Amino acid sequence: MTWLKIKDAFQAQPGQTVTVKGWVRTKRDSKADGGLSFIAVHDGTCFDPIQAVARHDLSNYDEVSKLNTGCSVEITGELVESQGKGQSVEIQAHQVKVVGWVEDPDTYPTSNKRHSFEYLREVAHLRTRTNTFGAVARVRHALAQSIHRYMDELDYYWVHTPIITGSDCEGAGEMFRVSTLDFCNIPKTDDGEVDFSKDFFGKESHLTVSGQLNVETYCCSLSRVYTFGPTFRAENSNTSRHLAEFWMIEPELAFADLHDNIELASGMLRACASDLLERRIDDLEFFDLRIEKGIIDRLKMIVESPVKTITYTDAIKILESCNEKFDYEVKWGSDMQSEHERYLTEKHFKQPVAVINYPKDIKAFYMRLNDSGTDGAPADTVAAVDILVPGVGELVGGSQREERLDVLDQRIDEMGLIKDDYWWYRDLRKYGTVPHAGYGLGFERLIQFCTGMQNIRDVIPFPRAPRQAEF
RNA sequence: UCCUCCGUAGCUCAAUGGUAGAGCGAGCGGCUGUUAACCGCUAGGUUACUGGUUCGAGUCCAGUCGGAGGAGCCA
Repeated sequence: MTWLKIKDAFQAQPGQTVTVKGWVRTKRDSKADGGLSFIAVHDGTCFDPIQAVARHDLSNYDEVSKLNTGCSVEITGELVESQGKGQSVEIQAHQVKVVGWVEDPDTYPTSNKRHSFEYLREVAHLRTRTNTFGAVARVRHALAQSIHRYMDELDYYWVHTPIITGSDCEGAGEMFRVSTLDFCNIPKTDDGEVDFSKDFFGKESHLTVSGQLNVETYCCSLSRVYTFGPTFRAENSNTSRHLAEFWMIEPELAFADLHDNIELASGMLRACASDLLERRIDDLEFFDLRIEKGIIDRLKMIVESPVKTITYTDAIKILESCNEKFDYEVKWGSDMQSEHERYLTEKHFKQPVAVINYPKDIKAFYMRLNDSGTDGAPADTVAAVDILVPGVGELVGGSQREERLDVLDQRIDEMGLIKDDYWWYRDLRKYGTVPHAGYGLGFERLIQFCTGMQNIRDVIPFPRAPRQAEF
């Protein structure tokens, strides 16, 4: 006898005999008709658990009456239209097989009770049994699929850039060291430095902070590429928007400028929102009801309206002329603070905003120096873009890349970097250079944006953050 | 890393420096085609850790560890 996923059981014709397998979410007993139990069973295939009705005449009813939240069961019975409210169909159980008991119901970590997200983080191996974390897992999967599908349809190739990097020049933050040296017996050179030539790779190596420099090489030959994988930052960041290990999508497009870049990002957000509304409306309704009201309307807004683009200079003018009181000064030439970004996207525009053409001094060396007058930009700006979204802040960071070798070299010098470290990156500008652009989209921040989950540690299965590497 | 707040039952939280409490969850019983069920009873505690002040510390002080929110860094 084959068994059904619960999502398929909900779609099956009443009258047929079905088997489902899963975990008990709740059980309620009744003494009516000589005794019966209502067992809600979930298997992760959809938001709603299915209700099974077990009567007292089952041979193992004494066992059934001892079932708790968390027990695993296999239930066979007739699918019928429900007599009660709250569900369309239910299973009249002919057989309830207990597959696994809960050892001590009194201390079962995810008992049938409200739990705080902080507590559930401490039991990350069991929190997926709650409706919130089940929904997050399904939405996370759906978003990943949407991104791959969207890129594939536009003929972008997924490039698997390395996790371990020997280049010390990715320039996006503190790195985790990768080494097989014996901590208690570190080899030293004659002048007392650590001798990395004795290390596994024969040189210093780290976990990647970005696949961008690597993927640019594929861009300059395959035209349209992207990375989608984990990245690592060893910064001591303790916020609800940062992780030490997070996933990032980094598209890179050749023969393209900043506006092509924004169009791609805008389309990606639209595809994600549209797919989610179509494929995971059950989970979205839960997020809308219990996590953040209005999340469905927000996603509909993403589908309908394109991302609004403004220049950094205009953004500063808006911030200077508004009546909002900020803790930090608004000044052309300094980076916008979180409070400024939030004001722009949440209060002023009330939608995603792409801010472009930032002062060069606050941005990375590889961002293309604007020709004076581009989009009305002053000369000392670069073709960078940050896409800000309500609730999350910075979701996307990108730029048109500097394709002119002389300008690139000048920028490397200005920033006190070492040209030789970038030898292969510079080669791309020597041999058939092309205008190109790309961006990084934080996958967990996208999930936060689409679900309303406030803490980034609750949208990744096993969060890695300072002092957090359990599981 | 900085600022602020917090750490008491399985969980969420109370408790003027003077006997350790409730709700939920759990166990038992009652009631009911139930669905955040309801009613009754029962069990459940090294008050994060270390030290100090005091006749007496969950409460005050110092340190350590852990957590949350905000900031910086960024995605």
